Amino acid sequence: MALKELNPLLHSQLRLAVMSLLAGVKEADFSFLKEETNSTAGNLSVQLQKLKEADYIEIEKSFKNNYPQTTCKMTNKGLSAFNEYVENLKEYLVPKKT
Amino acid sequence: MALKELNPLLHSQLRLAVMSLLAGVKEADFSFLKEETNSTAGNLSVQLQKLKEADYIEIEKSFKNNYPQTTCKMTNKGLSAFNEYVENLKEYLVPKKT
DNA sequence: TAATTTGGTTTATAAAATAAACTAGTTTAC
DNA sequence: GTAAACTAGTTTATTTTATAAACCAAATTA
Repeated sequence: MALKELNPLLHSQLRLAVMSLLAGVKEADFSFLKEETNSTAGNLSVQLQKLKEADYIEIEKSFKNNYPQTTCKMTNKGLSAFNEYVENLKEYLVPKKT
Repeated sequence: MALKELNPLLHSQLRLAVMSLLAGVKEADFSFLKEETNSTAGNLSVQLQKLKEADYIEIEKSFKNNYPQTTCKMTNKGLSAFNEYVENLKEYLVPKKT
């Protein structure tokens, strides 16, 4: 069996990290994701929008202690895509003897 | 422990596939890699050069049945990088409960 | 000898990641 | 009360990467 395609939306270090984090916590705000991923705000902002456009995450905006707060959570669609990505990727990680 | 950086040279579907294949067979020619990865010749050629520049693979050129033949094999450096990449990536694939 | 095929490389274009600059408002220090 | 610094982002521009298209050289086939 040949190697499967890797979902390009998930095959990105930052987006994958975000999805991995959200898979664990089910809800996280922008600052948390920024710290955990060591990303810049600009990059994170862009990548979150892409995940949202794909309906892999939901983004809610509110205010907390007078400051704007952006909260993200993974959708069922996102979880499915993440799980499928992981399964496909595993094929790449364990070399096949031929 | 925060998520580790993923070696950008390996975090590419095609280059990762090539490395994965080479880790299994230790030597493979251009056509084999092209078929197994479903890549175009142009893309494969470019990515092999990048892996070579990083000393992750060696490229030998010869002739077989009158046709040019390009044979690739992974270096020790390449294998180390591949193994490290795999270890780092695993952190992304299993969500952490927090 | 004129296509067609093998086995690629090089160059050009499209897409993606990243960084820099900007927006909007808040808090702190004078 | 106002200037400086900070929070929490977004937008735009630049760089990098991936991909596709075009090309090359030789071999084979018709």
